[in-house]
Amino acid sequence: MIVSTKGRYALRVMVSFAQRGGDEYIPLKEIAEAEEISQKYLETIMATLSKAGFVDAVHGKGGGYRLNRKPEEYTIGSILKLTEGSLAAVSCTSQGAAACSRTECCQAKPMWDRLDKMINDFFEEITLADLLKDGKTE
Amino acid sequence: MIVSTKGRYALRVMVSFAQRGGDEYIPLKEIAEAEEISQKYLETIMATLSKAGFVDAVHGKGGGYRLNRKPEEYTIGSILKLTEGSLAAVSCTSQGAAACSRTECCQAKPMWDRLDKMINDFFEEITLADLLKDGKTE
DNA sequence: TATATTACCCACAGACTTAGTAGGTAAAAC
DNA sequence: GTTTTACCTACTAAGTCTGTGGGTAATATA
Repeated sequence: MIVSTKGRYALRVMVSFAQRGGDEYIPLKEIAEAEEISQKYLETIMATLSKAGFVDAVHGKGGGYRLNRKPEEYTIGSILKLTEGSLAAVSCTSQGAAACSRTECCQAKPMWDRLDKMINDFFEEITLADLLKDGKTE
Repeated sequence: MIVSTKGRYALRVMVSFAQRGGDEYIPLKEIAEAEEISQKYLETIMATLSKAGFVDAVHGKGGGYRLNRKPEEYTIGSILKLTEGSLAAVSCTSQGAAACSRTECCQAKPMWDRLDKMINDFFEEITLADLLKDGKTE
């Protein structure tokens, strides 16, 4: 499996923000309930999104989180890379040459590289806005 | 990560068999040494390949393992699916609808399905024979 | 028959990752 | 100064990954 719960939750939450639209801040508690995600777990995910500048956050009453760009300006790839750390399909390709001492003679390396590129391109070509559409048309 | 050490070892070993060609049986010990893979660990991998009929195995002196088809008749997909169990990128898509109760309203589901199909097609279109070529041309 | 060589089988184990939980502190609004 | 919110650190239970240990069964050879 390449995408864990953490990444999928992050996506769902971002989609949820995009669907609501508007400039209001939405408290974490509300999102967690709407999406049926553990509030505590979601905290760590929102912290990641917030630190990376994917969402704005304000404290106190009336505060919460909101998107700071238009949905079409978030690629799925950027969200998943942030929350998953990497989208590499095999460890050989994810941390440079160090992870595998056989890179020089490995028959499969070109294949893994092509796969990584394919997956990367796939996610970079889809934006939050596309996901909103997907749900409606199917 | 989608492909673990187990699947990559299986691929390397199958490539190794294909490279040697010929009809002789090659003992596990020899393959393990040539590929620098733990002999014990490789045992479990070869057992999987043997049980699924991907290789022939004979006991005793002069015995070992060998391919029972031509390299172009093994798709990478079939080898990886066997050793990894599944190539699903997310758990939602791997075990039917049961894994995710939100399939009905999940905006991302069509995307995951497309990704799964893309990865599946990718691996089904490559055979062991292609990997042999890859190594030479690069 | 005895011995060496090989595959095959079952159980265990340490390290790591995943998916959370617990319990607080800091900032902002009212 | 109280409530509401984000933010922070540490812990944990369960599962997976990558093996290891200790055998048994089959086959060839002397």
